[in-house]
Amino acid sequence: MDKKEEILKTALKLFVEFGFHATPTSKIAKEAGIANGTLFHYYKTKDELILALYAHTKSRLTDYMYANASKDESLELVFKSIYTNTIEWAQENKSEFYFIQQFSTSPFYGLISPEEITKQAKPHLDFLQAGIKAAVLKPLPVDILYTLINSHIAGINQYLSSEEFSTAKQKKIINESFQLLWDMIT
Amino acid sequence: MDKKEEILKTALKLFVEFGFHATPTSKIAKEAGIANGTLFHYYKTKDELILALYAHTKSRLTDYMYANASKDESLELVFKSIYTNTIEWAQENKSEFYFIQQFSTSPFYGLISPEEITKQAKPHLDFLQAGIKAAVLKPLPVDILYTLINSHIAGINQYLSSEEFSTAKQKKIINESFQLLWDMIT
DNA sequence: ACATTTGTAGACTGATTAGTCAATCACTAT
DNA sequence: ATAGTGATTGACTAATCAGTCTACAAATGT
Repeated sequence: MDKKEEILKTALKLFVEFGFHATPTSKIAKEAGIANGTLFHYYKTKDELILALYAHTKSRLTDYMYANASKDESLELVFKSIYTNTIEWAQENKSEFYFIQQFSTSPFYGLISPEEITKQAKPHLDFLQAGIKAAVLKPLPVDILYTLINSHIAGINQYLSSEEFSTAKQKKIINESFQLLWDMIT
Repeated sequence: MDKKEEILKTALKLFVEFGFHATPTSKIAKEAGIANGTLFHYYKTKDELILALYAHTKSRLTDYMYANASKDESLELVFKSIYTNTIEWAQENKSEFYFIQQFSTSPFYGLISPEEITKQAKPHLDFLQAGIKAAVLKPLPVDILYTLINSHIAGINQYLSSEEFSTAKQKKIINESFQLLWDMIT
């Protein structure tokens, strides 16, 4: 009966369905089964709730991305694991992934400090930098690499969400698209 | 003194800066220098205004994409022209491009009929299909191809917007990133 | 047992919002 | 001229919203 969690869950669902503008806090509270005032007890303002939801969701994704990434394997295998994990998470948590994108291309994104953004991207950039240094990845500016990979994943995810694929077919698409990406950056 | 145009221009600016939720019609009217009622004379509802703005902006982009595309040249050159045009337009019309993305990852996008979306994508898909048939592009599902290209462009654009590059440097980035994309899909 | 904090409720408020409406105004065609 | 049409205005309304407040309940520490 974690109300804080319940608020986030409900807010996510409603924001994705109706957007920030058309989701009153009263509706969130009602649908979460709590009183209006309780919501504001946990989140001082609606903006704070939105920001907390983003941070929470983003961190869930990041955690999942790096799961099972044993350091023993080759850079390609580690990279592929991150790639696969990300798309799998996005497919199994479509609302969450959609919310991240919705948030990122909204003025709310501007409320996050540049330091926070840099901090978020740091581990990914370090990983790519190591790949470049090891002469596995092309010596491109690491920011381009990062952006291209992110966009690629967003694209594949959009494609996978556009139709219903069998698990096998989905795996095949992920493998093939990974190969396209890998060939592009190595 | 085209008020309809003026409303769209102002709405775009405000939506990008504050978001749909935090941009009242009254503010749009005020900043456009017209009366409240005049806005509703041209657009029956706020939603209608938002949809009209999207259609208008998207069509401006599409027009620009295919500008100067002489049929005489090789598929690669035509494709590169479209690629370059798109990024150039996005860079010269940052707010407009951002708005398109903001709209596309918002619940408003759901208000557009599937037919309309299909219709929008049709020329692009046809072009790619021709490339596959001519054995220039890889025989991938055309939807994947389309999505990957779109995402790639979105990514490069994001990168170009993240810093200030000289025109020369920008051109270099566009050329190099085009090569990455081209190699990936051929 | 008691005191202090923390959680929960829901009625309430002041501000804001999308959209209306009745009244002019500008323009065109006859 | 005159009638008719659409453009323009801004005050107005009914509804809605984010956030407050007071009161009570549950938990926690001493």
